[in-house]
Amino acid sequence: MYRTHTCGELTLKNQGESVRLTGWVQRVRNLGGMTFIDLRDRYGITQLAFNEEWDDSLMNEARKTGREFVIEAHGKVIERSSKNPALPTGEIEIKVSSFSVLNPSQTPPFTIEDETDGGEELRMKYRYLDIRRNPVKENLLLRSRVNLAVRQYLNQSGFIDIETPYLIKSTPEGARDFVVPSRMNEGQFYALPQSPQTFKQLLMVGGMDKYYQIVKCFRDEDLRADRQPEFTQIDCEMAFVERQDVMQTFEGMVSHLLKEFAGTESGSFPRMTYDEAMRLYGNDKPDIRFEMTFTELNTVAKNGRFKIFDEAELIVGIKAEGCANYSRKQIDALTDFVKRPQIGAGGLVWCKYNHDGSLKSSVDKFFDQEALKKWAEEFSARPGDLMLIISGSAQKSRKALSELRLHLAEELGLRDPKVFAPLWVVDFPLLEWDEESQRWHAMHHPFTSPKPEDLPLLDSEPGKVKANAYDMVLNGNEIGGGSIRIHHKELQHKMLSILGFSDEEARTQFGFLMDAFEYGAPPHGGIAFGFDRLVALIGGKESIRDFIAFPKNNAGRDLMINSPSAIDQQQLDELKLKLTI
RNA sequence: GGUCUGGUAGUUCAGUUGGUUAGAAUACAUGCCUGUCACGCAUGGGGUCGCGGGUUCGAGUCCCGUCCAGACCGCCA
Repeated sequence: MYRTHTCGELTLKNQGESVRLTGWVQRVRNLGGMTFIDLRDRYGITQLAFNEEWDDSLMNEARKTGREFVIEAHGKVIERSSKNPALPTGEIEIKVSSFSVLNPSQTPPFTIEDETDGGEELRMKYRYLDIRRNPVKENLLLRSRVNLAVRQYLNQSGFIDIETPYLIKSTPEGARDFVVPSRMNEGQFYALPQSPQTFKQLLMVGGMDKYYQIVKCFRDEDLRADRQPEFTQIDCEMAFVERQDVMQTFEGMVSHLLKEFAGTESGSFPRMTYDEAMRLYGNDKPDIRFEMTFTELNTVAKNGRFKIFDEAELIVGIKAEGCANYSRKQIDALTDFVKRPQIGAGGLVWCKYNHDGSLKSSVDKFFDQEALKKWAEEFSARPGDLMLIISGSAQKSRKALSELRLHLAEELGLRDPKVFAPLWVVDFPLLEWDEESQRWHAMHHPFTSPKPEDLPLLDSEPGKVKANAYDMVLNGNEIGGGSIRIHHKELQHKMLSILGFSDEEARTQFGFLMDAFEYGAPPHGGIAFGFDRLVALIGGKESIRDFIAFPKNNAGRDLMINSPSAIDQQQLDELKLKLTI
């Protein structure tokens, strides 16, 4: 036994006890006649005290230790003569009688402190040092606790954890697959799963009527701050359920997590249709921590004089309450924001409702007070409010305004990471038309069932068919999504054919699933949550990287182990692979 | 595939209009200091200004290319 206690647990109650501690040297304070060492492990910090009157040579040894040395110290717990109320262990210290260096350390490339001086790249390269820091350590602890709570909740609800394979088959639908060459099957490849979707459906056919798995998924697409090529899902599926049942179960789970880890009583989650979300927020994952919903002005803002509005498919705006005092400079900044190529709005029309009741807009040339008054009525604006309006094609205008809404809310401090506003978005379109490939795409995935009442439309107007699907949205992030699945062979086949699969392709790629549907497949549905993102949100952050022990950078590289990397010729030969670069 | 930002001491950064020996903080080393806890004080070492090319009497600074990192758009059923 190296240690009798951790560095976070000793208090005055332990006074007089002889203890053995291990940990890393956080800092050495050499005061001349005495020396203190802050000894750190994952539980906390305990001060080691050395005094020349107690043992001169031991003190001089202690001074030679540097940052991040791993040491073991033996001594007696004593009350401090000057206490530190900032530390849980601040009332005591260890009067060291012997200690040894278990392993010295180089000076770390960045400081191992809460507010480190290390940049992102350096922290990733030395991730094992970064993990010693409290903020990262706390995130990983939170992740572990949330993981456990999810398992306990689902276990209590009768779900069982079943592992599905990681080496599966590549399919063209959806994201790009990571592929793995098979040595024993020359010229053939496995794919890593983008999700265990078909396997969990087959588990339903297998009678395992409540399944879950906290599982790695893989997608070979470009990264973002909140997107990693390998990520973790809470993947769930239930048999003999309707939409309502799945939503209830998992609303319960997320409520439980928000209560347990964020102290938030969420009540029953609001539900919004996709159409509503798009109309009111321009976004299928609205942040409803604040209002600022869209107002459409088509009926009041087309007057035959202002060409841009007259020709627009949609004129839509938001009202920033109490922002009529925005300066020209501030409004220009908002205009620049929406005109950035990433957002692509042509411009921004503004209208201030002044405190004296007058209205001042950027389009005064075309609209008189009376007309602007009508706008204000549409917005339900009051004196002091600022109206911001975008026009153009419906889709682009909504998207641009949605970005502006979030940007403005950020600026106004309306996006408090400690406030949690979950909701369901339902009734997504089943299909969306892809201009590029000139075919229908499954908005969710090809196994999502249409809403039963829309089935007749499937042949005549596929674009109008709604999916029996649901997304859970938290603070402007999609944290989970699922659907009731297709469980009849005929419907599945039809769906694949609408998506452009030939009979042959459908059979080769999804024959196993459709075969299974012929052997008594129960009605079923499920949901999958992005675990990394969920934990990050609960932890109050947007970026998921600090909630993953060893994340990849924005080029998909692991800077610590420096992967991916080339493989040697022998490996290539075994796999019968020939590089063309 | 595209847009933008950045790369200067171990680290985080400053560096004016192109002009003498490239600075600060922190870290590190040495010395002093008996109650510190971001201890304090003094002294010191530490630079291929990402890399390559160009313009110029002269480039950390301007131009071109390239590499690396970050953010975003496309992409992510």
